[in-house]
Amino acid sequence: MVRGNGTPLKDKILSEARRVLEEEGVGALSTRRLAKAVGCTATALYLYFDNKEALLHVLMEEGFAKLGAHLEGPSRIAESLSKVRGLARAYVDFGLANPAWYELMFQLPPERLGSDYPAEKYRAGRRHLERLSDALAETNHASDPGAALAASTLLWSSLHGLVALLNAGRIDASLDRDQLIEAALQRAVPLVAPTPTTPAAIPATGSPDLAS
Amino acid sequence: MVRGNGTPLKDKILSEARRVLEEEGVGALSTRRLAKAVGCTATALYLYFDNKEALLHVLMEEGFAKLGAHLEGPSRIAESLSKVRGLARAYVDFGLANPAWYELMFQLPPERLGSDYPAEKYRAGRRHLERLSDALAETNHASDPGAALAASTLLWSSLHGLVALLNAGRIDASLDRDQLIEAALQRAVPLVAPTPTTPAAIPATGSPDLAS
DNA sequence: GGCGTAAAGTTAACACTGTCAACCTAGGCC
DNA sequence: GGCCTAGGTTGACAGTGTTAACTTTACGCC
Repeated sequence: MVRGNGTPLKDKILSEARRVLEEEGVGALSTRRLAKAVGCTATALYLYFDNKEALLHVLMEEGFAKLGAHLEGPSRIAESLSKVRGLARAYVDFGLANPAWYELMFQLPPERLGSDYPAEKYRAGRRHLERLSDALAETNHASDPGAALAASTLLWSSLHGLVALLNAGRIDASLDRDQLIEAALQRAVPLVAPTPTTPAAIPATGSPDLAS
Repeated sequence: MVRGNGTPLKDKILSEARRVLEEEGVGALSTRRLAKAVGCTATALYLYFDNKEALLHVLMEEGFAKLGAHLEGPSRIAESLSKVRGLARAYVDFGLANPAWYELMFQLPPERLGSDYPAEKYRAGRRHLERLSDALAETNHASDPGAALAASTLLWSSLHGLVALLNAGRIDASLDRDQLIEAALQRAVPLVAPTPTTPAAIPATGSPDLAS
């Protein structure tokens, strides 16, 4: 039955999936719902994807590509501080601006991600890490690459924690969001070029208090 | 119908829920399954809990209590470094040792957590933050409490990111897990007493490389 | 003793979910 | 004309959370 309305079914499914993901989050993605919205039966989905997980994998790859593009965006260049800091800032911005994509990419529990997710694509999903690592090695006078990977992983995990807790609404409301992010970057990003701060105690921001 | 076998139904449900949680993760918790395992119908669950979310809330509170107890454990005292560092270490240890509980407590997406989760309990679930904050304020010569909260939140988010990525298996396998954790603590915990490290570049650990 | 009531369950159903096996059907090709 | 395949559909299975209505048991009270 040629439903004939333009775009092929697979594309319609995917773009509907994107819409639902962005508007209602990954939890709202259901095969039957997508099928209904797109005007086909639920099983038609299996003509184009092995299963629901496979569909999620496609979206994940899209998300990683989006993130990759974002990390190369103009904002990073405009950032006059270190390259690492620009990347870190861009990463956090992406995560906060695209919470549903972020959850899909980095917060989906392994069981829902599927055991058969190819390890190669898993690594592809961490390409931002390589960027960070490269930028670190570059700035940091070529310490050995193993250490750069470790350092960038540490930086990544710190940024991830911030994004995750902020997106989940678990951060105390009395704290100013932007100042918190700024402070996190200042503390997390290895201080190579910027702010010759004393290695003093806590309040990493020069600003007196972060409480609103 | 007195099924009569000892413990009341509510307790049997809860302990079965704990078992499933620990053995198979939060995703494996289902009302019908719990009911079957416990020998009652699915609807009996609603005699003791408003809904599934309410059951999860009970477990969450249990988890927060467990975490609280763990943060006061002997390992923290034995830690000869700063109090803050001991707390941070204990937090990470708890998260890695109890991944399912950790997911339930800190990684459940808001939609599955339920919109009616009382804000008061939400704050109770962050009591570890208060501990961190207090310890920070104490060590850090009484800077204002707002800054201490901000600093401890930053520290928390950093630890959370580490735990989350490790538990999700998203950390590069070539990195040594223990060394990574150690390095994370060294970088994340505000350096007050220990290691008078220079504010140098990246490799926060003295050890040459983190790669295995 | 019999009655009322409340607690503690059950049965049956609804509306979802992901997924599979079997069927259909239109178009192209020999 | 007959066959094959791409692109679907129908119907079903097993699972999910949840509700309304019904039953059964026990207990207090007159």
